[in-house]
Amino acid sequence: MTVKTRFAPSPTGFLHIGGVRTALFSWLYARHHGGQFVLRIEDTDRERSTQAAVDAILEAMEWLGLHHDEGPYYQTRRMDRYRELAEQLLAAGSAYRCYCSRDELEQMRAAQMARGENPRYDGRCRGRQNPVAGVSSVLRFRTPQEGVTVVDDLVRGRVEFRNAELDDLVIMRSDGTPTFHFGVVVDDGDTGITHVIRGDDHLNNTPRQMHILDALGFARPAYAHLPMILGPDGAKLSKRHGAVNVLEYRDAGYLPDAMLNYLVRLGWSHGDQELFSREEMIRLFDIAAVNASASRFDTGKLDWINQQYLRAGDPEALAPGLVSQLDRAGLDVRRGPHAAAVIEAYRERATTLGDIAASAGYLYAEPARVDEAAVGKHLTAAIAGPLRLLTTRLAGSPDWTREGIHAAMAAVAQECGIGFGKLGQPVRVAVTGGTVSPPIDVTLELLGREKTLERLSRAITRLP
RNA sequence: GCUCCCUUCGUCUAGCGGUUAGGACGCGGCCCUCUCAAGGCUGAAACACGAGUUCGAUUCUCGUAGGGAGCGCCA
Repeated sequence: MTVKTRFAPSPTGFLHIGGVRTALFSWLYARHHGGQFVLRIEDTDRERSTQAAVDAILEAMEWLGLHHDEGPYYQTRRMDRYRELAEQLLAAGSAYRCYCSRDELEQMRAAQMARGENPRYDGRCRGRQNPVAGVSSVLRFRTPQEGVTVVDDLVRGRVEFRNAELDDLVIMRSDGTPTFHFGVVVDDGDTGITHVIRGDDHLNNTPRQMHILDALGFARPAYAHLPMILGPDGAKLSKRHGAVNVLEYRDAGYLPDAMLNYLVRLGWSHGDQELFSREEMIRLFDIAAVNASASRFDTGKLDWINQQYLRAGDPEALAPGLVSQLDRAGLDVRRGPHAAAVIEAYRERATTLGDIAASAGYLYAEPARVDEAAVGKHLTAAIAGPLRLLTTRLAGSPDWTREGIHAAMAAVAQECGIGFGKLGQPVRVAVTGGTVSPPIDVTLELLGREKTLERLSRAITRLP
């Protein structure tokens, strides 16, 4: 049997972190087993579904490289199929029409809660023979009322549900559209999904879906319910925890592989290994090694992983990403060094491409802000001599390489009887406006002779 | 309220009856050093609680507590 998994987001908003992790695990499982990965858009909620959300989901999946082999399927395009199977269930007696009003149902639930019971539909329309005139009906599934339904979950093990706890859920709305449970079951059945990998918020829904699957004659897929991803404070992940939309991480300069690497370790592990390439993830991923407990989305580790990828990546391949970050910061890459060179110089001291753009701006334009305290401390009258000498030497040096620059600086420092650092830091402040940058020789090489001499000279004229 | 799920350092986790409870991020210290990083060494830091099973429980069982999810004509 060929493994077939699916990711089925509803387009009611952007793709969030938790959804991505679910998509990743489904994708990994399919890839690991040489199977198929299906993308399905669950857009039966016409009120809340938007094309913009669909686009955002597709864009995020593309960015992350979580490519699907089939789909995307759209539930709104399969309405005839749902109606067909609903009719089939109705004819077989597995479903029945319910004419209860929303008010009536609400009162019923309130009464049940007051009695300390599990609020659920009491089946009052189960035996109804005739339609109620003038009242639109919904279709309810006739859930078995006795017995136990067992879910052999791949991550949680055996979970039992007493059918008596379950109620007759609505499968077709009064407007003739299918509800979530019905759409899921029909689509999973029709597309031959073998493994349903989803968030554990669906664990309680599973026995109901299994019953519908049975009634429709579809084989039951295997289930794996993934633990939730919570916010850093242990509460449900939401906007107030900061960025939960994956695309925001792309925009901040995180790398897709780093994102995947971070997410795969939330709930899954392979011994002590922390870093996994895509290929390794696929090769090593094992649903049996997935954790049952919820984890927190804490970006500290993400930052570290992102830097690992930044440091290990090919600068040329990473360059376009930095260029877009520079654009975002209003900087023109043509007015400074090649992006790949900047990445090489900065990647040991940055966590994201966004960080690099933020700290390397002086290479493309005048320093955005000058650290006055640093100026006061390092650009003193005493440094005038060494700085003048250095300016002269750099102006006359035959080439413009870090080695040549370093030699010139070392010579000037020695001739002036000061340590390298006593010269390096003033130069750094003069050309970058701050106290932090890559090694000063590398910094100057990147900056270029013209800008370096210009900024050095200007700093000298401003010395006290 | 009812049903279901979960519980190892602050965080992510290893562990699958006997370990000085391991690793990683973060944090502290030292080293290296032109700044910041990176790197090396090093330190602090956890089995929620209570019973039971067992020669022996972090590990198995049951409670308790805490957390989460579900209980819609939302998905």
